[in-house]
Amino acid sequence: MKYRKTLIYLGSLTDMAARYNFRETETKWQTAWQEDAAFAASNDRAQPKYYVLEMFPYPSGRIHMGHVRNYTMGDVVARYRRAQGFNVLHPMGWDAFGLPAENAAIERGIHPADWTYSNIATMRGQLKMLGLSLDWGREIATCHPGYYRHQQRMFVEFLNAGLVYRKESLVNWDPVDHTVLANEQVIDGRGWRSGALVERRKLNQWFFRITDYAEELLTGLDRLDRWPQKVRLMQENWIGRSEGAYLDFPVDGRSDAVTVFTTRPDTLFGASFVAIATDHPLAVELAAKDPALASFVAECRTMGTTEEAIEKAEKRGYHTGLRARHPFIENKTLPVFVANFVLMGYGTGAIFGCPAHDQRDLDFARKYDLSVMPVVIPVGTDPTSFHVGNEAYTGDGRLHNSGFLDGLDVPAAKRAAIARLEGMERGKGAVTYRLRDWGISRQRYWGCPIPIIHCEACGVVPVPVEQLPVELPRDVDFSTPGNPLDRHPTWKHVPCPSCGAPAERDTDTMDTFVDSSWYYARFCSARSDKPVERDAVDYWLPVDQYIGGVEHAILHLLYSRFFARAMKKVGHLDVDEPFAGLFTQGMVCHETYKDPAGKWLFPEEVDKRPDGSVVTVKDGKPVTVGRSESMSKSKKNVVDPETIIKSYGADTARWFILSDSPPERDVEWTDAGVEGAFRHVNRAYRLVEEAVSSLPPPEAPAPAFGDEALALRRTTHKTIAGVTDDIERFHFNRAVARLYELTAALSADGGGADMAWARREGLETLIRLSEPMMPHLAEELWARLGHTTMLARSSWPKADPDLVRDDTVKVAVQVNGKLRGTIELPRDAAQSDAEAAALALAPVSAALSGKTVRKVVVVPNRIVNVVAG
RNA sequence: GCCCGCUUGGCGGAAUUGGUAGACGCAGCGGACUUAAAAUCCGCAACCCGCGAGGGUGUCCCGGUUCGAGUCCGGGAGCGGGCACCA
Repeated sequence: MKYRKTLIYLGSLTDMAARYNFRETETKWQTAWQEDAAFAASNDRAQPKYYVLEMFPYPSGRIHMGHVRNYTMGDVVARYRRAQGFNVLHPMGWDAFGLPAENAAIERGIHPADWTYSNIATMRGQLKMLGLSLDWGREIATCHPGYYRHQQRMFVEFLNAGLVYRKESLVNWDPVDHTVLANEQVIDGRGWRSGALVERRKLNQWFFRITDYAEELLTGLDRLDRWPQKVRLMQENWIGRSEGAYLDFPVDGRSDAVTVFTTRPDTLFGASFVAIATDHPLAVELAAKDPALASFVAECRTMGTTEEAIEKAEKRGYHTGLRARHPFIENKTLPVFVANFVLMGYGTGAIFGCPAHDQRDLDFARKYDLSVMPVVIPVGTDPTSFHVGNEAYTGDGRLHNSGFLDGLDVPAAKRAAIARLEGMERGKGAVTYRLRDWGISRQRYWGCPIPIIHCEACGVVPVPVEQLPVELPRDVDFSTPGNPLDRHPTWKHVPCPSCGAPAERDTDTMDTFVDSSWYYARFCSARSDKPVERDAVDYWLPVDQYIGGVEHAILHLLYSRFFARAMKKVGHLDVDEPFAGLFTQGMVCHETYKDPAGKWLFPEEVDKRPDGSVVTVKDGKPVTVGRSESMSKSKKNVVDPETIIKSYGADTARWFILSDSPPERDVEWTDAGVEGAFRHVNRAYRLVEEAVSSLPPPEAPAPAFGDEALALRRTTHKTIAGVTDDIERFHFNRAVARLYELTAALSADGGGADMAWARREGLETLIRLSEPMMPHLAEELWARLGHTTMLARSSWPKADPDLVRDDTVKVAVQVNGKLRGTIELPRDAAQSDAEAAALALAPVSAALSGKTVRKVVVVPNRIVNVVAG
């Protein structure tokens, strides 16, 4: 119903021959590009390269508008750089492993591989309809053994290089589905599918030592000057560096000490307790002998892990009865608590509490009636009158009641405290990070098998490289919950590569983030029998422009940055930063619709009547229009790209998605906007069709130009300069606006030979500059203007500086900052001339009547401001 | 709670980075073409007062710097994003 108007319009044409037939034309040029291999990256390493990459899609079934936006922007960059003479690499692939394929298998009985490859076929076809200038010869799918075998090889190489290790760690275990859940799959403490209460279970898991690179990943951010500041900040916060110290609290009656981490060693004299996490080794040991502590620990564990639960959770502790000795104060001991707010995963899982200067410690101290002694006094405050109520003081100040630290400011006190601790061998300055090592084991089928064999005699044995890939077995059974690889009758049983005795494969697969952490490198030599060819990656990497959604600002981009360094360590490449430039695009949004029963409706299920009312197409019931939100299947506010392409053509879809909204911001998809873009496509076509017979041939010598022709040429060359600059700066919406203006300027007809020449120049420029956005129409019109070389292989125009700068300028004239008129002056006119011309303006003298001119500010070619009073 | 971003006509957004606010598009209005409609083309259009010439106001709010502020500074409001018992 939605595209009724257009379809009828197209169907009822009598002058079809003169009308732009986008269907035929788009197919024609897509075929021509393919036959010409116009977008295959060259192997000529002497040429300057440009690597444009968009985040590759997950093959979920069909492409959505987010893909259209992402890949259109990448294509604009690719086509623009190609026209500038760069050897462009612009590849496409599929992030093809992942849970949805297994869910399809469970729900619909389709094998994950079949489901995935069929989706890839559909989506590849859809992407091809968009006319993207991709080098399809380098297509990869991460679920293909030809890809993941290299990933397995690198896993082994990383293992040998000490970048991979195995340890027991806690996971979210769904006892009904017999599976491990990601944190996002735990909703209110229950499994998202089964609804069962999730247990914390210890499993042996593989980890990548990303924390080895914490400092480098942090400092490296400073050099990523073509990344959005926002993303760099998010990564910085995620890595979460903090400087402080480790220090030991010997425990009375025990031989070992509790080691704590603190960022505030300066506040040690204000310490009033020591607290350890519920899963701290000491707590575990004590709980084994103390049932009350054991039940306290158990109680803490049942507490939700949601943000809200944490927010509301009260600080609770269990007094162990142990006393820890203060490092600086002779004979002073502190009570040792097991506390619910201390995390085993950060620092050492133990803290000392200084209630006066830490809010959590203060809350805890108030509850358990511990002493609160301020030791940092704000400058200018009398120490005797400074008290801490219910708000801890975390600001700067002078140390007080702190022995050898007294009188120092906070930074100096930190240094002094650490120096003393180190001197006593009771502690040591240290840096910790929030970043944890990357656990990659997943108890799933549809992922890259971890190439490890567990042998009773030899232990953990990597699969020898010549035996890779460890392929996924095809005959798997999804009828019972859990990991099909683990249940498979034969797959995991193999002889140990080192002793030959019966052994078992690791039945875990890798986190799918591993797959996407190096695909950019694989594209450089996509068919190599090694993970990468060194000369190829040395030439192509880093990616010059990476484009994708901001939702990957942290994990994917951080993991990729780590992976590049890991690959460098084992000799596969020589860059640290895989993505030199990053652009994060906004989302595609659409209004939402609900019927009277409150059920979501697809846009094509609603009809907008001329009177402004909105009703259901089916039975005319009133529809509630909701605010525009990111397109999502659950709210049905989606528009299918294929429908749009079939109704309006790919060029219209591409043009529309680039116009109006700046690329980094969300764009609102509207039918009216699409129709506006469609109008433009047809107008451009008509413009050229109507003009072509009156134009001089291509490359005709330039005649002498009259004023009118010169003015048109100025517009043309200003557009070249403007659009070039806009594309460079990712201001595609402004580039589109400028092309609209040029189109309007070219609409006037008449004039002599000079106008005809200028019009050809203008039309060719319009076509040339529009090609990145609407390549099919541009190729078509280029050919109609008599060119025999493909536009895709022709170069970007250069603006003539003499035509970009005007001879005369319009200068605004203000009196006391208020606009009173404008004057036309020769460019770079003398200041005195500008001043005289300004003062001669009638509105200026009117505004000046009864006032004395105090001074005249002249900004050449811009403004004259007469200051009077 | 901490960190970051944004706020401009009816709507999406421009504004050469301190120099004529509102380019361009959408929606709207008026006109041309048409028997009529669609399509197309031309024009109008921030708001208020005024028949008009014109005048006044205006970029979330308050204040400041400046000859001049959407743009810089200080304070505040609203919306959005990231992180979060991180010691």
